[in-house]
Amino acid sequence: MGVIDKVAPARTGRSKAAAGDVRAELPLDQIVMGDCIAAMKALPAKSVDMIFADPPYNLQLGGELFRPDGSHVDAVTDDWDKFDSLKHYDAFTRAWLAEAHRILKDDGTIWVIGSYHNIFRVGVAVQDLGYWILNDIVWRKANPMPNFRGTRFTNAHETLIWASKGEKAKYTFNYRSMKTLNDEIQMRSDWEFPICGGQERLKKGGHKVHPTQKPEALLYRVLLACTKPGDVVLDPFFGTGTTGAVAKRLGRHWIGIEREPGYCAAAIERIEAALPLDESALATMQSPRSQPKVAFGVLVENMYLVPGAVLTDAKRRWTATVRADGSLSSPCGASGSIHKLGATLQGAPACNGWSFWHYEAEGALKPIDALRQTYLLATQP
Amino acid sequence: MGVIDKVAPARTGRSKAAAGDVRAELPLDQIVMGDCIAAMKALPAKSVDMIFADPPYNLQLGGELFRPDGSHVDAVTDDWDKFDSLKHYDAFTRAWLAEAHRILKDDGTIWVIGSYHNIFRVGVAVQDLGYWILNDIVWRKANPMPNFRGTRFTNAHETLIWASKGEKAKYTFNYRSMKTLNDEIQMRSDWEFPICGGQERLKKGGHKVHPTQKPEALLYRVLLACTKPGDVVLDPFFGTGTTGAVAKRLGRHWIGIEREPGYCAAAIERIEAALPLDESALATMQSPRSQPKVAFGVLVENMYLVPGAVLTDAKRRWTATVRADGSLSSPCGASGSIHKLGATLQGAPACNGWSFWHYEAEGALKPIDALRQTYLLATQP
DNA sequence: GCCGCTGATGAATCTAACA
DNA sequence: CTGTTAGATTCATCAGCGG
Repeated sequence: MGVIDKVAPARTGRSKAAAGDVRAELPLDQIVMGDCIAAMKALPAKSVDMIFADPPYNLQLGGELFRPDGSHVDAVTDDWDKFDSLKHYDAFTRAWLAEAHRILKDDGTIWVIGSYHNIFRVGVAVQDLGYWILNDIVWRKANPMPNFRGTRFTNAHETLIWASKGEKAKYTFNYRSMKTLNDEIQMRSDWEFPICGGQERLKKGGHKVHPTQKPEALLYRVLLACTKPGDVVLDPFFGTGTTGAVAKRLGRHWIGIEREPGYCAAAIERIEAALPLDESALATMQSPRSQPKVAFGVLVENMYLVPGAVLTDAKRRWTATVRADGSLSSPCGASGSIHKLGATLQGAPACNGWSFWHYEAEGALKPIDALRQTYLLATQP
Repeated sequence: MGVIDKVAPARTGRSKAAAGDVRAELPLDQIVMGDCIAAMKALPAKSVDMIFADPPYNLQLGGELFRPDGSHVDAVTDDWDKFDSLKHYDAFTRAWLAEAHRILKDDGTIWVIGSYHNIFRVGVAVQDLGYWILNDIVWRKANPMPNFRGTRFTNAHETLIWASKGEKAKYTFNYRSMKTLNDEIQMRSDWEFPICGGQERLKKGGHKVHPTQKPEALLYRVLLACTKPGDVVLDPFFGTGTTGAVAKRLGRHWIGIEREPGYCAAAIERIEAALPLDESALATMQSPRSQPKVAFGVLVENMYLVPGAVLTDAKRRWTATVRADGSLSSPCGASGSIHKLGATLQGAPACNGWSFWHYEAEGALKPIDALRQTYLLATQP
């Protein structure tokens, strides 16, 4: 881990790099010190699994302006008006978002956080560049700064945009982990966290090191939701390295880009002190989608259910008989797979046979999915 | 009150209309039936105090969607929500927002509601047209529709933009009213309301009249915050007249623009039936501060418990290890949420994990509920 | 009348693997 | 490329009904 000035330029002459090759070119677990867009240009295409970005949005607040390359503009001498500054902020936003699109793997996703000052411009750029928005997420601040002058509503939230590379693109979403994290209820699009303070807030000489340090809890949820252990996360506006610290804790690789040497130094010190969780703690609830599939017929072959056994739905409205090949037949003459027959009998477009069909055990009805779980426990190492 | 087809064209030849003159040209407490932009063009400049707009969201839905129980989701498939492209949507948005800017008094404000499908495009148009954003407001839905396929976060909120006519423009904000409405705490930028249902939801022949009817409580807060009695509120996408009904109850004048005759008829009937709120009804609209819920995962995210920590029941019969997503894993191989694993290990149908699981502190066992209480004390005002 | 159970429903960009 | 099949997936609220 460390700070580097420049990424080794990508070798040329390759018709198509293998995935391993691309990864070898990445400055894993390092900070690239320098201009955000220039540093991004040096990274290989389709190489990172997620990008988390907390771009500057102090434009118009302190009268600060940025050129498309992110460099600072002296507003007094340049005499720009508000519309010039919006235009240039848009150009800057599109430039780094376009590089991000190139660097992302096809099944990667991007997260961008902002406030009403900039998030609308970011959102339009995201859509115009072909990304496909999956959710907008609201970070509700448990303890926001009040509006001291009583002129507006307390500005008590920030907005995050989560997007895939395109409408049809695949992406990682650890649905079960999110549901578990939220006491077995689907995770919603509004998240409550305290603002970053206390021990977590980096300070030097009694002053905060970075004006907009994000809470680690926020990054924890983002990374847990949309990456897998070992994935690579890029943060092009690294600041004091919240993304890196959480990534290290969660067993993910990180790459930071940051212009200010002072922030880089604080980030390095902080990430070195972060302790990775051990492997058993990193295990998370798996979606049935990622578990090995068990065909219903396998349960019949292994005598978990005998051909001729009678199944019923939970309310005993229908019955069906198990046949030797793992299909079901109904007294009405219909037959098919557990899913198809369930759908046919209900007149529904689809049906999950595993939860629809039940068998009788000890006087109670149990879904046949319980048999599948028993089978999995008995056969999986 | 009634429906009219056309606004009388504004008289010309006046160098400058007095405020009273302009108001005389307004179709107060009436619905203008027709195209939104054409109808707006017929309204005089600088004549209304507030505009509330609920434009089409341009949802771009794919195929049919079914719930896990097989029932069909009645989605928004109306023609009025379909646009050829984002470019067309942007042109439409800029056209009506530009007219709105002309119609607004210099000290008036505009509110626009949307979702992530359209709100970023609306926000950019608002900024580009010279409006000055004062807040973005999040409507947190108490009872949103779940994500039935488990592919994203539950889309549980919508966003409103509140803007004045320009950076230096004056505007009305009833700070005291908002603070009173919120138990003497500054009103925040995130508001919780249930979606519109029950008796309030307009129905005809058992079916909803409008697919996206907004809750009156939402409009109530908007109008109470930013208008004074007697002010004029324009709603260019009137639908079934929620804005009109609430304006009438609060003693504000309203103007609606709506293209569909069916919606106009329903709105007229509804607004005629609207009565000023009595005190008890008012009380129900002031949402009491709800008891905050804390998920176990939140304690993990915020490091009240570290992944890898070992929990036990009060009699130390079972142990479990905390994992990164807030699930627990038992040495026997079972895993799940704090509630589920507690139930599994005891062979019970259910279990309150908060009182069942304990952690060791200062040599004694304490229920993890103690950590939850600590967290609540630290984060609640 | 109250309690509990059942069914319906809401602005939704809602699958993945294989033949 | 298309078509088919397996199989994964829901929370809060309200109306209606029966005990």
